[in-house]
Amino acid sequence: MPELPEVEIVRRGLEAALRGRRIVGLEQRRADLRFPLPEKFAATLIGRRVLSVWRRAKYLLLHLSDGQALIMHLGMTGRFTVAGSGRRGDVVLGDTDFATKADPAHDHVVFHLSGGTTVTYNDPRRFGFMLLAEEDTLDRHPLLAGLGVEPLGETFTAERLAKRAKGRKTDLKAFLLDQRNVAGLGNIYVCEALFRAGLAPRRGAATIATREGRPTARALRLVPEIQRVLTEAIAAGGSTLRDYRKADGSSGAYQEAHQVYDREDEPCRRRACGGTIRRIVQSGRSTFYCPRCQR
DNA sequence: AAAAGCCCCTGGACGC
DNA sequence: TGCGTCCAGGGGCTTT
Repeated sequence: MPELPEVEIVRRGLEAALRGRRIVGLEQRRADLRFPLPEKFAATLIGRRVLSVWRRAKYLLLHLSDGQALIMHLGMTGRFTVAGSGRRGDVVLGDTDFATKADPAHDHVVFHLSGGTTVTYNDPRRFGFMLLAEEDTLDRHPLLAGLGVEPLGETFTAERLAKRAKGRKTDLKAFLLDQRNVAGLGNIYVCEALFRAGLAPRRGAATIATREGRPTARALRLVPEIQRVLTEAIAAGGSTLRDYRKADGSSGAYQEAHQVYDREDEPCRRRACGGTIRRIVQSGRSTFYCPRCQR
């Protein structure tokens, strides 16, 4: 599933394809994705212009003319394909499989834009969703209001994270995965950031918390590693595991830089470590880590 | 309030 | 080849 870097790359691709264009038609091929599609979905969207495409955590936010916003989430397997006018081939944004072509049976929503561009949303598992909201109520939207700090924003600091971790009874891994604490991290990048920071995933979240009003050395180490892993992933075009491809349709390359994720029983890549990557399950999800490097 | 399960859904990988 | 089992990048919702 797409995490922050992948969603950000989708955002950029959508903005390039949609910005300034008008939605002139919309095909809704089923009543629901994860949630029922909004009533009057097509009627609300048709005729509006796309002013910009934003991202908050793993959500995509289309700002439309006349104060309307479209909230979208890719879930695990959502992807967009951009086709049309002046392009040599289709541009695939987000979750694709290694097969270039998505199964058209899972093409759920098709946007027709002015200028002849078509944007098709495909999502086999249908964990993704689309919702409408008034632009000026977005901050208060129930799905967005509780989200934590953007890890690539200036307000993401060791002080803030350490304060947030104070008194928590949960594992550090689960704490970082919780979107209310840090918005946009997923299973891959949490594992990768913890490895880079040398922190064991099972250690208690409170062990990075503020002590005597100051963030611990662990928090000071962790925050820049989170930022670095996300920034590098965006620069590399996101991770490709089963089904993610970057904007030009080629595979993202970041999985080649994974130090731990999906590397169970393989040697630790840190020089002179000699350890073996382990897989454990935390709150029902796989965690990969190096027991030697991460304490 | 916070933490831990459960569930939504399809498809790919693997073992037999 | 076919079938059963397990697993998957998310997150909302319910229960403890």
